[in-house]
Amino acid sequence: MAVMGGRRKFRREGADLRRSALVRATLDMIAEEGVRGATVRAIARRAEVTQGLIRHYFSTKEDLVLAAYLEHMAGLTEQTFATVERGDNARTRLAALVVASVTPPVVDAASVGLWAGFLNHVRQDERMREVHARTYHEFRDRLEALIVAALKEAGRVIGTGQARRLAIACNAVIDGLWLEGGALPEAFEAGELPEIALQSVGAILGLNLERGEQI
Amino acid sequence: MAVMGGRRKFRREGADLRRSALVRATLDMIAEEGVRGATVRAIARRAEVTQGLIRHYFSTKEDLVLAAYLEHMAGLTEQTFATVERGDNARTRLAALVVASVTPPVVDAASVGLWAGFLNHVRQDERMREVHARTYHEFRDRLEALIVAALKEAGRVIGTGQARRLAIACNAVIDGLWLEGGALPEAFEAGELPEIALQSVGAILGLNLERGEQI
DNA sequence: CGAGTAATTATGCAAGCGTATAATTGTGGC
DNA sequence: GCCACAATTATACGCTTGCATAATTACTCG
Repeated sequence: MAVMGGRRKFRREGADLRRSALVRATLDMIAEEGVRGATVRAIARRAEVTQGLIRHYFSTKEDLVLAAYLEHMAGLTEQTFATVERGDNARTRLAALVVASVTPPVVDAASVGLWAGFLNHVRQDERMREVHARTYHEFRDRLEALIVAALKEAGRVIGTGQARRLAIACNAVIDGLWLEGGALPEAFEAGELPEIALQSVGAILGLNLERGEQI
Repeated sequence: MAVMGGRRKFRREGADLRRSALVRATLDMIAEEGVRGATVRAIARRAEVTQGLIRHYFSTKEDLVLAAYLEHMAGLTEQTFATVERGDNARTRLAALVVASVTPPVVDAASVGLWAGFLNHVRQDERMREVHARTYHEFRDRLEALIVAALKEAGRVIGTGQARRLAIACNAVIDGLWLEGGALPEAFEAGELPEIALQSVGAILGLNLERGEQI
């Protein structure tokens, strides 16, 4: 007579599918329970898989976390730039980028929590530090290009040093608002963040980014 | 004959002294080893004390972490506003605040790491959330008062809504630069951050905060 | 349709975690 | 001086953690 409660049934998923499912489960766990709650066992449970399987795809937990970090940062950048393609001129595209950066789903408590949770790992893992720096510079460079284009459109040409400083400044406003909007949502009224972001970036650049004519 | 390696000698410190020593050890551990490395045992070792003592002063680890968070945030605000008192007019004091916010020791990898490490706890502990909100608003309110005063000095009077928006914006620039300067120090040249901060905040407010005459 | 094999589960281990509690010891008041 | 008591150490318990390894099973290819 067969023993009751046999070995659990499973399906073989493609390697890529399983890998990304595990990464997604990791992000969900960190977002919901914090880094502390994102144990190997909890991640496996969330992915509806036994914990041994994680070891089959990632030789160590740190590897899994690194993969998750990469995924999250790439997604963040992509989400932010998604709406930018639309827009007939540089000024409009810049405004769209600014608004997207301080609006859900980019601004989101879980997303900010995720970012903060990773920061400590970033400081201790060389590979993660590299991803961090790359993501930051990639965003800033694209922002800088957009700024230069928008200014040129307005008939103003600036040097590379000035462009760099403006990009750093605008990036800081955006990051600051993103952070605070995500970490302290109740401190802001609806629609307040985009408005402030457009006004501030506009003031820094000397451009009117809000609806209406250019200055 | 006495047994070798008897019970370890100790000194009785005052309660306040020990408490703050434990809090300091906690902050040091989180800063150096990340939240993960800040175990009760590691904290006790760092404070040159056995782990049981921690329980004597803090009934749970979460209590200790909360106390450490309070201490850190209070210290951050205090450090930032320390240099502001000097300065003969509001414009100068505002400029001093801006510079202090993006200069060591306020801008510091460990400090930012600490802040990020706490953020996840903040999201799950009601008491920490309260401290977080209070610290943020306290800083922003003082900044807002300084902004209003500096503008008034320049002969401009603004409404409360406008003051609020300007404070949020300036706070965002400062926070953004603080964060990036601490998390990615090598991405910025020496003295670059204060310069950018002054220019940006000045642009947002329509004030010249750098050395020289007002606009 | 029947191996072979990679994917998956199951089980176990040693270390570290936070917490509890009992045993000691330094110290201020009488 | 010594006594009472709080401060401190010592030890241990039950859980959880990440990681390892062996046993099984679902697919693939001939």
